[in-house]
Amino acid sequence: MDIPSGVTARKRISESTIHRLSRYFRTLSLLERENFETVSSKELAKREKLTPSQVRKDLSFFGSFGTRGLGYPVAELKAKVSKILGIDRVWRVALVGIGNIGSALVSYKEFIKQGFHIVKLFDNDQRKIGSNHKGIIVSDIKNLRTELQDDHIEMVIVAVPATVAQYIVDDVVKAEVKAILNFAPVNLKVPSGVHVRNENMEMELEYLSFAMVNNHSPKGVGKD
Amino acid sequence: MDIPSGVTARKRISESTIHRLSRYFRTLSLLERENFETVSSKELAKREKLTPSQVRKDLSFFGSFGTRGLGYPVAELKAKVSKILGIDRVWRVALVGIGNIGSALVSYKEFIKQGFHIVKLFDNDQRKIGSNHKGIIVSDIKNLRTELQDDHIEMVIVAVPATVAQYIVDDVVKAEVKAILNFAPVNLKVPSGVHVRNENMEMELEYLSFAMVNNHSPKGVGKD
DNA sequence: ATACTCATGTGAAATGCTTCACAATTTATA
DNA sequence: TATAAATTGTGAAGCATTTCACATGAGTAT
Repeated sequence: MDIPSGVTARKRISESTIHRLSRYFRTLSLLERENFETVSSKELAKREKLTPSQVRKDLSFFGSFGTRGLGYPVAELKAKVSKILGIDRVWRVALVGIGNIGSALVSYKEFIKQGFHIVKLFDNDQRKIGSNHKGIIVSDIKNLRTELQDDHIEMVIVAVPATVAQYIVDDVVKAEVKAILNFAPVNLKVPSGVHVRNENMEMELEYLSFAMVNNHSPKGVGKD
Repeated sequence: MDIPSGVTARKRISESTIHRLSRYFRTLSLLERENFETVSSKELAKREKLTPSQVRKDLSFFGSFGTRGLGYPVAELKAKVSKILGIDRVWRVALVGIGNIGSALVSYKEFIKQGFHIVKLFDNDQRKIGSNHKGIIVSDIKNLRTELQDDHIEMVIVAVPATVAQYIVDDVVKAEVKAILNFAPVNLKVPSGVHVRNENMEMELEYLSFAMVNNHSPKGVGKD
């Protein structure tokens, strides 16, 4: 088959597949540090609590990266996965809202590690505007649109209160930014073509709560 | 059918259904504040970008809460959903690791709103131990196990570096805590019966990145 | 060489999830 | 009271995702 990693592929890759690729990427980085030359779908599956066939199927959507009898070359596969995910480059990210969550995200190591560079900060609080966070001066949110454009920002993280999130996002959209990661607990409206993902931390606590109350055990992990 | 909310129900509720219940809960709270008496599956679906049948099917797993011709009574449905999710009560939560993320979570409003009360904090840093965060004195992580037990903690949020997360979790497990929300970028090992959910913030950025690079548009939203 | 083992890649089968379509029930209206 | 409109609850159909199973190829040992 041999699909040029994620460009021509037109078979609707599912959201879960993409999420699993993220997980593979992290595990491959780890395996690389542990000096593994190759890794089998079995080993990868074990580490991620998946089935080996799932791993193979996921990867096979994008090409054929392994060697029969041997497995996948770790470094190479990692490079391929990072290319598929589009993280084989740097993304210029702006963060709006320097509150509790926002401040935490500025120094969040995993973002940088994967090429997400927060290069602009915005807030509406006069006490914060002009202050320095990890080397970045906080801008006035009034200039959001123009500064996003002037600085060629490609992604925006929204970490403002629910009440103002939509206004912010309207501006972000006007600045032609096509990707938004939203931490505010609201459903944002954006025109088609703009991607929004919501980070909803209480959801996972709720899942735990549900699981406890209902004795809900995770799906049994099979063999191959 | 009439299943006594989530106790006898044995039909394997999918993870997505639970996550959607979380979303319904949030929207129902909003509708309540907007003084809606009732809401139709159509309206709920519109707000969540789902199909009305999806909404009805999700709810019908747990009983029959609506009235034909009218819709669902908002307040009542909200109460039912919160019971299903197990958030019609207070959960005693401990937070381990008062770093960037940890500090942000201590004051995270959405947790409290939904009954997740962070009542204990732990860290290993002498400068932090004994200090006061939002009225809670930070405990020494050395006493993790005993204090979790003495204080009847039911859930633990892990916000420590990847390198130490597993050690923390081993202790948490010894303290008989059955629910863990993990922010550390590692796959934790726990015995069966212990629930772990991972909060993986870079995953959503990666999804955005993938979507941008591949022109991946969200699945078309249908009507009913 | 030959046989044996390991492990990928992939159609086909199995399973799971979502949407359809409609009977049933309620409210509103004349 | 009859008719029309709204909307639920749910089997069945339609799709999507996961798992199975096996042909195929690579490495290893004798």
